[in-house]
Amino acid sequence: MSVRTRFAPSPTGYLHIGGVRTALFNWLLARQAGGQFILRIDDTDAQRNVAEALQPILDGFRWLGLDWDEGPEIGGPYEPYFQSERLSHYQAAAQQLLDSGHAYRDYSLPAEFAAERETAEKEKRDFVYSRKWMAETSEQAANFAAAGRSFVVRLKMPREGQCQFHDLIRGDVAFDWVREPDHVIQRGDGTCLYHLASVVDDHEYRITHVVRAIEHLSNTPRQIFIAQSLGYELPQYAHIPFVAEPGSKNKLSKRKIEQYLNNKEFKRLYQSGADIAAKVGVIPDPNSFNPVLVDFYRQIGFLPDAIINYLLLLGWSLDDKTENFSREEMLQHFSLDRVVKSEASFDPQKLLTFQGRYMNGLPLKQKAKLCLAFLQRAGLVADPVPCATGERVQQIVAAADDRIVMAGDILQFENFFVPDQQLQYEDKAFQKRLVTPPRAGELINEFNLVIAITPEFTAAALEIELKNFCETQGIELGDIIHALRVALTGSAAGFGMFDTMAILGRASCISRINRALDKLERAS
RNA sequence: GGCUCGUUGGACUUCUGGUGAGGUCGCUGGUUUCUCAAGCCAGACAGGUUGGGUUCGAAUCCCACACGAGCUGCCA
Repeated sequence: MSVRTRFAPSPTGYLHIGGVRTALFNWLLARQAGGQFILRIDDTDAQRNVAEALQPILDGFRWLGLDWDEGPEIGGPYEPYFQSERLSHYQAAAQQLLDSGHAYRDYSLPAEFAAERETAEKEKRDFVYSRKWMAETSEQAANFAAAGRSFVVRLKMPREGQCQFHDLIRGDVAFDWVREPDHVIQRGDGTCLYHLASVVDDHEYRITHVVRAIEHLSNTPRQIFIAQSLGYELPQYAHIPFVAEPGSKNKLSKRKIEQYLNNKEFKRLYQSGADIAAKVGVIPDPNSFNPVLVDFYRQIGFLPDAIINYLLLLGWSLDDKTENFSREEMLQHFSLDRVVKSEASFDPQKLLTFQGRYMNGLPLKQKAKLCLAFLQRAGLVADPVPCATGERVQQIVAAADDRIVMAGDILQFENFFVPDQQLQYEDKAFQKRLVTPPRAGELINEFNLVIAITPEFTAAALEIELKNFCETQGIELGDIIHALRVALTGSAAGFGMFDTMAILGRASCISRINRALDKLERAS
């Protein structure tokens, strides 16, 4: 039998990084066995517009390259794949459980049921429901109904023995049945709840491996009870640890972003994203612009492969040293028995490291193409791209080298794309490199005369020119080069000066130096 | 409170009971360079600062304790 796995997102509009890792493990397991990976939409509780809230999730999966064989937009042999459209299946299952005596109609009022539970809690004993309002015969039901009560369907859970099962990651686990309450599987209005729906769907979709986060481990006994009562064959279970917050073992949560921003590395990641967003002119949506969510990374120019590789290693390893895995290698080596049992903290810095590795492993053309998209979004490059501009972007990307970690980082070099007269100078840099040094203005002015007539305007030729210039002036390279950098780029930091000059070209260099000299004059 | 799971340097991890526990990220220092990155070299930092047991020998196996997390819904 082929391996069939699933991931079941709720249509919330956002794809959580922890969810992606769970999906990844499912995807790998199916793909490496030549099986199927299924996307099921858990929208039993959804009031909102599902289509709208689902789109970002599907987009996220596509962007990450986690393709699904059955599910939304592509259908499949066991349609539909939306739980909201499968109510009749669940109701039939609930009826079957009722008929076989594995479930009962419960006519208690929510307050009555809660009161029993609270009493038990107060007396510090396990809560075992009295089943006082249980109706097993139609007369009992009629009596309760006559009293104006309505019912929900509850599981009639065993009260003896243990639920034992084997988990592919945790090994053998056991729960006492008596501590499993009589869970509700169907509401008064006839709609059904998650546990019933999930079990029915997993069966009807022929799911062979249920791989999901550890928080579902304690839900497993009730699901096993449902499955066995319905005569289903059990899938294999594998409960993977959740992804924890940076620097803690708490579950990573999208809502705690404010708190995470106190973490230095998380903040750094967020800030680099925010800077890019600002330059692209996007006001970040606080709901989705969040490093806990995949969309954040898409917006600022991460590579899907980097994210996937990072997430793979969050809870799984091949050996003591291998870190970089292509998709093929992942598929070849992944196995559930090397998934760790303890939770792993999300480390923004390490994710950034993977991103840098992947970005700089890219051929120049591809890297430049990714960067170009950001320049266009920032309105710095026209669409269609003029040929010369494309060249220039490539030159800049090459010169910037690994200073570009995510594609949006190209915007740190935006000054190469603004007209000379609109170049912005960083005040501090201007002060330190042009105003304060006594000869700065004089030197760049002199050098400006040199570059006006230098025959060859290439990085190599300019290096010789400038070094000669320093010699005749009796100065060190450092005495002029910083002033030059600020004059030409407005910034104190950047890539090599000779590349910078060559990329800007003679005319720009001259006019930018003149502009800096004007500003310098006005400043004094 | 109960149940379940977990516990190695700041983080991710490796370690059929057997030399000073290995790798990656980060950190510190040095070095290179026109700045910033990157690079190179070196360094600090670990087995729950718990108690007991098994053993010639324990991070590894067992028990206890401590700590952490998840679950304990007419949420998923």
